[in-house]
Amino acid sequence: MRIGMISESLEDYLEIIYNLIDEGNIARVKDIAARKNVSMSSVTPALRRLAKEGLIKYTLRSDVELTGEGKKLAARIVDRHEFVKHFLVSLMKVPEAIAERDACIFEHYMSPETFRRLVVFFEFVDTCGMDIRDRFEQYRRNMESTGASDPCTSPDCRNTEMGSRHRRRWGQVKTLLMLKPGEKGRIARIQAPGAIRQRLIDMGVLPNVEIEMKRAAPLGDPIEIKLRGYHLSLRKEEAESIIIFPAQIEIREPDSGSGEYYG
Amino acid sequence: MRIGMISESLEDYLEIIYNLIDEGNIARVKDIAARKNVSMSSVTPALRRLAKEGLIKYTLRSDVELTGEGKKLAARIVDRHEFVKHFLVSLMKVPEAIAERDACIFEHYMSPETFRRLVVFFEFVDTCGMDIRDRFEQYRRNMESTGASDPCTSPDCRNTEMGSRHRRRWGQVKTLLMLKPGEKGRIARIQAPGAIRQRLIDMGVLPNVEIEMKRAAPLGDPIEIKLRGYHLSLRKEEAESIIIFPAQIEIREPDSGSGEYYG
DNA sequence: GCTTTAAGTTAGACGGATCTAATTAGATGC
DNA sequence: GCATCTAATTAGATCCGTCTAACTTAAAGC
Ligand SMILES: [Mn+2]
Ligand SMILES: [Mn+2]
Ligand SMILES: [Mn+2]
Ligand SMILES: [Mn+2]
Repeated sequence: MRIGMISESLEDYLEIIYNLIDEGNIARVKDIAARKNVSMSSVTPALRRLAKEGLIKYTLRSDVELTGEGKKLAARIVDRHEFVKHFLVSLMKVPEAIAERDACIFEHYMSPETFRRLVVFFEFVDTCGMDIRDRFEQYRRNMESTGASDPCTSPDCRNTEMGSRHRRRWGQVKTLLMLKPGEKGRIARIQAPGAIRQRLIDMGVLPNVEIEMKRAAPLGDPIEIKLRGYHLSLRKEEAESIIIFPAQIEIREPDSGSGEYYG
Repeated sequence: MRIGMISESLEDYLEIIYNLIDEGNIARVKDIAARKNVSMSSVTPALRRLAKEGLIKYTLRSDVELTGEGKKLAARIVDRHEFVKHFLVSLMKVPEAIAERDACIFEHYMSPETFRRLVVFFEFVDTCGMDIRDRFEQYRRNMESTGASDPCTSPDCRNTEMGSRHRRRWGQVKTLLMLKPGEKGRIARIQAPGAIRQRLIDMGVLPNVEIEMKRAAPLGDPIEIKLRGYHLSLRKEEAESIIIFPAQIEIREPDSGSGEYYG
């Protein structure tokens, strides 16, 4: 349990009581039980614990009231719940039901520092004038339709073998266009749809292949690269759609070399 | 506990075992206990539970090994831990130690959907060519130095009274510049430093004040607004730095009207 | 090979959070 | 005013995760 605080479970009870009252109902054991999906006989001891912490006023068989302290804590939890949910739904486009679940857990554990920064970031996104929401949505859709099936790039990739190169590295991501002449990288994904994507694949631009930036023409177009020993010329948009794995972190040799890997 | 999965505590044991082995050590009870900050006698039953789940190979008094299943689950947790931490540190600028703590909790609870989207968003930030990292950092710094003390805007504001207008609403945030002629809003913060900030404050542009956009000149500058009954003319940059509370959500009347509020 | 010591386990306890089954208190009906 | 019904509580159990204290094992010293 979080030191100096009440447990996640108790916080949820408090949140439910707050919401019930806020909605104009009275907070009865039965309704609390229903919302938390527990039996009534679990609610009674929970109320006792909350009362012991001075967060509610509880007398046997009468409806529950929040104390000043209780209101404050409950409001704080609800506040976080609503923010996180809104963040996930409106910006990250997480499905509502899932965002609801995630929010109702993060609300208990997120540090004030992280919370504050997410709030500021959220505000930044809307006020910086860069249209981040729409641009991201476009990127995401594109990614879902093109890159979702790439092995080891999907977040649910599990072919992580210990000591091998199979764990992902989370350094800053780059596009091929960002590499300096002479700089090398390993391809993570191609973030481009349809014809461009196909053309690149035909030229051998595939995940896990090593690629080297040779030079860019004065205006940044075309770009000369080296790949599997060949030299190729790419247009700027093409280079921009090739995502490179972050390479800052040293990769250790796998105990038993197994050919294909990434990292 | 998360349905069909092991508890947070067990996942942490698994993660610790993984890390110990990954670092070239052997996973001994003593070291596991030290990392998890529990007594050795707490580790033994935990190992038994992990063994029962088929995640480790455990024989009394000999060092612990991960099974294939165990490695996969552990790597998944470590993967998430590292991503979340990196996200918080490198983008949100959460202090390392705090990000570490947050990450080591979210790793257990974040839904795959949320995780996947955060990963994509992280990639988007670096590859969209909009320089989001630097711009956000500038915004954040600015906010910390100017707006951090605004009551009720700071995430740790607790003067949330139930049934009153004191809970924050998390709709999309706007700047004054984004309001259409005739549209009203309530000021949340001034996101501007130094002289500009002072000038606005002197004119009565303060948090919680209602403000109305009257009209903008053809090129967006100057802008005419109404505030406390006065008409004022602002420059574009000034209007851009005035953050307006989201107003989409209906606010209910407080039971006992108390003058100052926001929402 | 005996002794010492460190590592690991077991025994026994506790608090939190849940359950089912049994009981009690109040409100409702008539 | 008593019978009935529903809401709430209590009793008693279980599992998890932790603790301290006592014990056992095995390695290290000599
Ligand atoms: Mn919750
Ligand atoms: Mn919640
Ligand atoms: Mn953890
Ligand atoms: Mn962790």
